[in-house]
Amino acid sequence: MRRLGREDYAVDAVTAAKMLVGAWLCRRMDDGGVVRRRITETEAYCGEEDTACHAHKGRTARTDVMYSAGGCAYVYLCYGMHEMLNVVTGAEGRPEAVLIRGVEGAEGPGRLTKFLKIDRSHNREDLVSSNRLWIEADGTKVKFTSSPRIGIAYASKRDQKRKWRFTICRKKVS
DNA sequence: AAAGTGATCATG
DNA sequence: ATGATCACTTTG
Repeated sequence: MRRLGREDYAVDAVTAAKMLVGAWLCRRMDDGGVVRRRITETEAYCGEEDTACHAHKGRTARTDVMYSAGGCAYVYLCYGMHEMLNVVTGAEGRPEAVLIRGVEGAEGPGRLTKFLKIDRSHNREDLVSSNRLWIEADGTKVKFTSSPRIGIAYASKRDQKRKWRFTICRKKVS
């Protein structure tokens, strides 16, 4: 098990999204116990030119964090009730991020944050140095499938078609 | 199928 | 200040 470092996050969001499928999302709970779950699904959001990306409309109070160097968390509230966890990637000044859409046992972007008690207090948390939220990788490669991103009807047709959603292949049950 | 919920951003 | 919109989940 190796904790991901700054250089691991210094890649474009699509590359990072593929790398993060099968990696371990780690959370130290308030009672001190560490919960580790394998990431099962991710989505890439790639810069101001990606009309599905929150940074599409430029840098604002909310999207500011996406412009920082890769490795920190971007957490925001959706529909007034769901906290969404993203991992910022790429170079400083380039707004890219990977939405974590599910971990084993808590599939769904709103479900995993609820399960791991991740909320907006984790916004801007540095996953490289934080002792309450980080990501680890074992050496193993996992298979995954690519498909269009979810819930982005507001984006251009072209961006809706991009297959920037990555889902781990379910282990075959013999 | 549709409600529920509140931050956020563009408009005035 | 007001209003539309939303990287969703649950319930019927």
